Amino acid sequence: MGIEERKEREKEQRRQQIINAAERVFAAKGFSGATIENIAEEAELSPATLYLYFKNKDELYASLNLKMLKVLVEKIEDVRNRKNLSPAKKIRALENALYDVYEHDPMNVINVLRFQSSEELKNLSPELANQIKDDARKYLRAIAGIFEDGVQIGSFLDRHPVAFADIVWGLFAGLVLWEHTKKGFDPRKDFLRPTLGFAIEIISRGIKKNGRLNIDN
Amino acid sequence: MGIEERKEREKEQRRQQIINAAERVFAAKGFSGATIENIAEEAELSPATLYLYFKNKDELYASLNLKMLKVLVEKIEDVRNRKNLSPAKKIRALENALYDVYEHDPMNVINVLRFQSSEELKNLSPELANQIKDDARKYLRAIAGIFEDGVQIGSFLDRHPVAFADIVWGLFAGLVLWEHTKKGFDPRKDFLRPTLGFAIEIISRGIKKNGRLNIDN
Amino acid sequence: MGIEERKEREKEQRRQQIINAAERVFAAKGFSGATIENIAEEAELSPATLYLYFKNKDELYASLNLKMLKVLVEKIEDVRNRKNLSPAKKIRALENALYDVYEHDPMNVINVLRFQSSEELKNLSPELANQIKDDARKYLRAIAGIFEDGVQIGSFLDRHPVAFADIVWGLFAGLVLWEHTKKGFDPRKDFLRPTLGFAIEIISRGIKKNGRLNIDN
Amino acid sequence: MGIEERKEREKEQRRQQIINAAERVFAAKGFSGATIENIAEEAELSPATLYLYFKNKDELYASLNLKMLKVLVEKIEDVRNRKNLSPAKKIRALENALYDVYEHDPMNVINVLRFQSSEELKNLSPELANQIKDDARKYLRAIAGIFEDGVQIGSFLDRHPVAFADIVWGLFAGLVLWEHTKKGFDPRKDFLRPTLGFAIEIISRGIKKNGRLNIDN
DNA sequence: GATGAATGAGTATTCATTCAT
DNA sequence: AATGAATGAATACTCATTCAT
Repeated sequence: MGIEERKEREKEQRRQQIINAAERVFAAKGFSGATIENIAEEAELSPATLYLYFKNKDELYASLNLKMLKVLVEKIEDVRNRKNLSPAKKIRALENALYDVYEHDPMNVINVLRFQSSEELKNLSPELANQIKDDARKYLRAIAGIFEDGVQIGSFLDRHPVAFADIVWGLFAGLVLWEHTKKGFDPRKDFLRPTLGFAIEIISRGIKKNGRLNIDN
Repeated sequence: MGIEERKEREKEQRRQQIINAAERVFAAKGFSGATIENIAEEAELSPATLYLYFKNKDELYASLNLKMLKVLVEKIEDVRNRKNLSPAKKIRALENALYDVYEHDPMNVINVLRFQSSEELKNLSPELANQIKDDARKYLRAIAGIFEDGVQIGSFLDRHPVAFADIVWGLFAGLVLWEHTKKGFDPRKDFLRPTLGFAIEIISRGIKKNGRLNIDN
Repeated sequence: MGIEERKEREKEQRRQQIINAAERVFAAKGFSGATIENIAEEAELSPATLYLYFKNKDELYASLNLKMLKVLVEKIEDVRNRKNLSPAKKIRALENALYDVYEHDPMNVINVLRFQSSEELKNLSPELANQIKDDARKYLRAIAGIFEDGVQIGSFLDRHPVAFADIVWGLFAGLVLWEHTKKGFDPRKDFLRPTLGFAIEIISRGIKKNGRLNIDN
Repeated sequence: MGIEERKEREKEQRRQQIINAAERVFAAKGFSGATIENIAEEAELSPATLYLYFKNKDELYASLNLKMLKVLVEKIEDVRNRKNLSPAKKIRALENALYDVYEHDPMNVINVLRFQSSEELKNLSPELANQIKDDARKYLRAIAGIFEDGVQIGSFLDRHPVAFADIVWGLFAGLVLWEHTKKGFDPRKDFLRPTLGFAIEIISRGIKKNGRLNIDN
């Protein structure tokens, strides 16, 4: 039994070894630019071995997605569950959660965002595609959940929480891609943090239903 | 001289013919999916001919970008120059300008956004890359300009107008990509319009420096 | 007009150049053993060029088939149309026709026979598959035609001519493959000619309806 | 000694288990279509295990040949040894023997015939190649033997019996492949039986040295 | 100016086979 | 004896790009 466990663990380690290599290579070269051979080399394995762990290039790529999405959902839900925070403070915490994920692996966030909005999802195995769809719904719901309380207690504008979630997520994705573009022009600067912070500040103010325009952070 | 002019005009027409074909094909198949042959076929020309007008596939693609960016900049500057509008109303008009561009050719907006934030810019000729950078700066400045007045007369939060512009542009880009992703899950629905509207509403409220939280649209 | 004709001719020549190379390579290595690169090399062209003239490996192979089948059908129909020959003599002439085709390019006859009876036909484009089916029916009918007269005038056994045709064709195919097997064991000897001759002699005798067992060759 | 014997027996059983699986898989997918993994799966063993019993894929395939050839030789020799049958009747019995083998496993007869006449024999180990050659000679001799008596007692045409054997075997092989081709065109029909019957009838008549053309079946 | 024809360079994927355990 | 895991080597096919005409 111990042996089986160890084997299982080793197998999982190999998967991670490949995923990590893939992360580095995809981040550096993008989806089309990265070749299976590149990734295999980075993982110090043969290309054929990769196919023992992933059905094809698409699924390997998608599994990176999945990994990031899972982390993201977890972080967002953590924020939501911090019972002692006011809705407004949770939004600030949400900002941090989003930024944390970005900071941890900026290139992959960028890749993942690009992948999600692409036609390339079509080649995935149904299971994997569904898992990604599910996780995408999950983080939408998680963000929406954060706004829900504020709406319910009447301190936020009276709109569907998913609309808030769409905006926050869209804002995050857009700023990440946009700042990345600008960084392409001048790679030394990274303004995402302050820009995201300002954006969330604006939103925090903008969604207040009543009261004066004094920010509460 | 008349002859040269005519030739010049004809040459420009051919360029447009190719760009239009490329727009349709890229929109339908994405960058990697579209082949030069596809585009040539759509343009009713031979593949070799395309290379008389564009140095390579990347530059052809980039020129679509440029075309859209020019339209965009123009529209935004139009908004800015409407002297009789209050800053707050200009922001609402900006929302319409952005949406107009999207509505006119959604797939290309999506492609262009994706292209801009990608590594693929690296293959461009320096001139073209610079032109794109310039135009990107231009529309950033244009958006910023709209906020500038509001900041100066003290009705908007006291931040650098480019920060506002980043946020608006990032929001637009993010929502386009994000809604497109969701449409991938359920292609019948297009929530971009109302979501974008709500987002601009929030921002309009959020950036007001003083005064009560009554929207001014 | 002359130019177009020349181009057409040149194009046809390229096709032949490829087909000839393919014939040599397939003959030497069989279908699975031969690679597109081998054939391209033999044709002194690049692999990519082959794909300008043939959709894929299967179709290239199939077109060799087609070429041989056409020659075969022609020869058999020639025999049938020799109005001054008695049915019995036509069968002898048929034997020669079959052997001629084999002698001209034994390896390809062998390959073609093997291909026809294989699953690999399934990958063909419908048009090509149909053309092959049609030609196969044609040579069956052609052989059958030779027997038909003898059956009608009552000098051959009273069976459906297609049955005779099946037997002659099966015999030919079987002996070709079988002798080839034996040659594999001892490549210097080629007994096909006498064995085929004896077989046709037996059949000629065996299908006579009445009369003594004196052969009529 | 008893233990060794048992081990030997078990080993032989494993071999059979693999051969049986291989038969099913090769029959269903052909030689190139079948993978070692397919066969291993069917045999409920791991691919690596197959290599304990067979040197490589070719040898495994060849051993199917061998199995079928052994059955065939046995059946033919049984026919030859039925002392109470006239030569002519033996030929009819030979027809049944051939058809029996085909009927028992048509796809494998087809595969084996194709294999035998191919270049693929070249990869075999010398021992196996020799065994196949030997068995091929054996069934040729066996068939020849059936004709030999008829030749000796002067009732058949005065030719070398191997020539008769070649013809019968070639006819069988050719009809099997040819009918299989036609079945490819219309998979519901199987004319092998009647066609083979008619062919043997013709041969029976055709090889009679003297006497009238009355069939003796 | 336009293009038909040719190709170099690239790449995902497969599979028979090996070998440490 | 059995096998899970690993891989070397192979190969059909694609496509952006070039260039003689």
